[in-house]
Amino acid sequence: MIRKNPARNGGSKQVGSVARRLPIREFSRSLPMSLLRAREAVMRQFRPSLRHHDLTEQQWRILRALTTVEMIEVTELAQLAFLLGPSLSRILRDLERRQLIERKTAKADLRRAVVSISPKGLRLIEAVAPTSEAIYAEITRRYGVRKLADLQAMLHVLEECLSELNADQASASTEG
Amino acid sequence: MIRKNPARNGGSKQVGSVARRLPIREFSRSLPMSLLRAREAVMRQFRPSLRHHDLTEQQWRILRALTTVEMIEVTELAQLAFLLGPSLSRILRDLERRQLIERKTAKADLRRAVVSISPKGLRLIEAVAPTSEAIYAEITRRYGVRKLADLQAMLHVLEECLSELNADQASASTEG
DNA sequence: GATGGATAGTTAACATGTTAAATGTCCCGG
DNA sequence: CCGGGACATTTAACATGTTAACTATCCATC
Repeated sequence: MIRKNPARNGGSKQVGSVARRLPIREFSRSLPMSLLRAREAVMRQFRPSLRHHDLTEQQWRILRALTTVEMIEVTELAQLAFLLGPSLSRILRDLERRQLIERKTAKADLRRAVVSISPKGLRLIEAVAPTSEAIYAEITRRYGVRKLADLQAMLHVLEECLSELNADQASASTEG
Repeated sequence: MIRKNPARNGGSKQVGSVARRLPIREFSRSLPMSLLRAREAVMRQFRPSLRHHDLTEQQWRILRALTTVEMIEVTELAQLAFLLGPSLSRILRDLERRQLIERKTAKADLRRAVVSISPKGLRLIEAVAPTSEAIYAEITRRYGVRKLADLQAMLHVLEECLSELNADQASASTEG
């Protein structure tokens, strides 16, 4: 016999008899939480397939980004894959060890390293892509093409809105 | 003299002379990336304030969640704060060491632990909350109350949509 | 052509994400 | 009453997030 949800409130038991500052509903629906939950719900669809190919989400993101360019400098790649330098540095070391990428130092500037995906890396991408694209297509179909586009547009506006906020703060703290 | 964006393509230099599978635009605007970037843009606003009080984002989330209940079991708290068990376990250990929370074993079931916020924890929350709420208010004002509500609703629908997808897969793999 | 400020990338240190395994407890069925 | 499966929580192991510090290189200027 399987007991389902043994730890969950059945809707009748009251947790918290005293009024506090913040209702549960408001907390779990804060904007950061909403974004986190939504992203997790999406990634949960992809992780099993990636894991099957011994790829983490970030490693996949890097390889995927590398298929959009012939070669790219590390800093540019960090922006493209939306990773911080230290994370990228570690991951590139591992991907290079697995021979999924190639890297060489720029002749003109010895500080800069140039990275590209290797044939082996390309084959891996090609092996994962069909499943990955099928999942994405199913998500799109379920949620709706139009609604998905709207959502992404709204997220983009949010981003721009917040970067302006940062800009305002920066200028406000330096003027005078 | 300050050099701006020294590593960025000026719009004229072409990276990638050969046609590849995936345009950059499509990659950087995939749904997971959009959600990640939006969330990061939001959290970037809060991190300095939290850091000033020696709190990480997750520690804050836990304390905040604890203000919504008198006491709560660990598993329930994990769901509420949207953290995995192992992460929560570590963080609770640290928060208990800092005396920001209190924990005791349930008498009826020795496996279960019950957690609550301490007076010291409550004072910390009260110290951080004003700044935090001011930031949230500014975000809301800039983005628009209505648009924010719409966005959260769309995110919620996306979540439900994907959990149904999981449910379908689970039933499909067990029937027959 | 030495020097000092910027820049590209890495390393360090600590916190969390993620999965698997371990630990201690509960409870049903024999 | 005891053996075994289910459960709550923790520990382990590895990968990444995050900030600071470090190394090597570049470059403008003197």
